[in-house]
Amino acid sequence: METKDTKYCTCLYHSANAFSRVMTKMADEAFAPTGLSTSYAFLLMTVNDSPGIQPEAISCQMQLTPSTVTRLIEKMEYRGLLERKSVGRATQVFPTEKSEALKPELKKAWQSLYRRYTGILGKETANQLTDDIYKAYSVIEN
Amino acid sequence: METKDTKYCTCLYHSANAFSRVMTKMADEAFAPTGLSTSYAFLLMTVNDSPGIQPEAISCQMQLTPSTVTRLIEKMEYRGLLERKSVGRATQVFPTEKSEALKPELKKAWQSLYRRYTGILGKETANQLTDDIYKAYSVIEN
DNA sequence: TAATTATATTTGTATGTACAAACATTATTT
DNA sequence: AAATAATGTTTGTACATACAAATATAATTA
Repeated sequence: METKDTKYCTCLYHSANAFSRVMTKMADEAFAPTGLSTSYAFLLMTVNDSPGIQPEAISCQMQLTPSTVTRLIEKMEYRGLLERKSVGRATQVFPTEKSEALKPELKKAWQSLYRRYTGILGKETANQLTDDIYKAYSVIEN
Repeated sequence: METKDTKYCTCLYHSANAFSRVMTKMADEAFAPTGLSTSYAFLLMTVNDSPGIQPEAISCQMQLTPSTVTRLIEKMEYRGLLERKSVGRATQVFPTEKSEALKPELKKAWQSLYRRYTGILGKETANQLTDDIYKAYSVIEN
C-alpha cells in the first residue's frame, strides 16, 4: 500500500524529518552486518581514519554536539571498540584492534548503503539531492 | 565561524540527518511562542483540523508510528490540550477548548517557520527542496 | 604571580522516536 | 457458534540526540 501525501508534505520541516527517519532506517539496515547502528559505525570510521582525534574534532566531522559525541564514545569504549586517553584538558580517542578489524566491513556496509539508495533514486538524483540538502544545511547553520 | 565541510557531506544519510536536526531546531524556535515543541504543535493542528480523528490517521498524516502518536497524545492529554474517547477498539481524539484557543497562534507560528526558512533559502529553492525531499521519501518508503 | 577568561570534556537530565510484544475488539472463516 | 485472523491501540523498553551546568585545564591579563 502506498503512502498517501499528507497535507504537511509542503512543509520543509516535515519532509526533512520524514526523510531523515527513513534514511536512518535504511542506513541501520546497511550497517547491521557490522553489529553497529549507523552513528556508531560513523564514529568508528572517523576514529579509524584519524587515531588520536579529539571529541571536538569528531563533533565537527559528524556534526553532532560534543555531549552527544561523549555519549557515543562511552558506549564504544564499553564495548571495547574505542579507547580514551586524557592529555591535559583534551581527550584523545583511539581505535582498538577489535575496531581496526572491523574496518573493511564498515567500508563495505557504507558502500552498500550508497548502492542501496542510488539504486532506488538513481545515482544522479541521489547525488544531486545530497548536495542540495547539504547546501541548505550549511546556509542555515551559518 | 563557518562550519567546514565534512568528508561525510557526500553521504545522503549524513546530509539528511544534519539537515533534519537543524530544521527541527528552527521549527522549535518558531513554535516556542505557543509553548509547544514542533511535534506537539503539529499534533494539535492535526486534531484541531479533524476533531475525533483516530491515532491511526494521525500516524499517517504525521508520518510517525502509532506508538509514537500514542505517546504524543498522552502528553497533550496530561497538559489538558487533548482528550481521548474509546469507541470499541478505536480511539477518537478531540481538542479541548484550551487547544482550540491556541489555533491562531499555532497558525502564526507555522507561517513564521515558513517565512524563516524561505527567507534564508529563497522561496523557490525552499519549495523545490521540500518537494524533492518529499519525493525521495515517498519513493524510498514505498 | 594571582585573577580572569577561554577551551575541552563530561555529567545530569530531558526529549522525540521506534520496535516488539501485549491487549482489546472486530471481521472472517470453518 | 467457535476458532482464527485482522485491525487499532497501548505498554515496556531502548536509542540517538541535545541543552545546560559542572569540571578541568590552559591561556591571558592585571
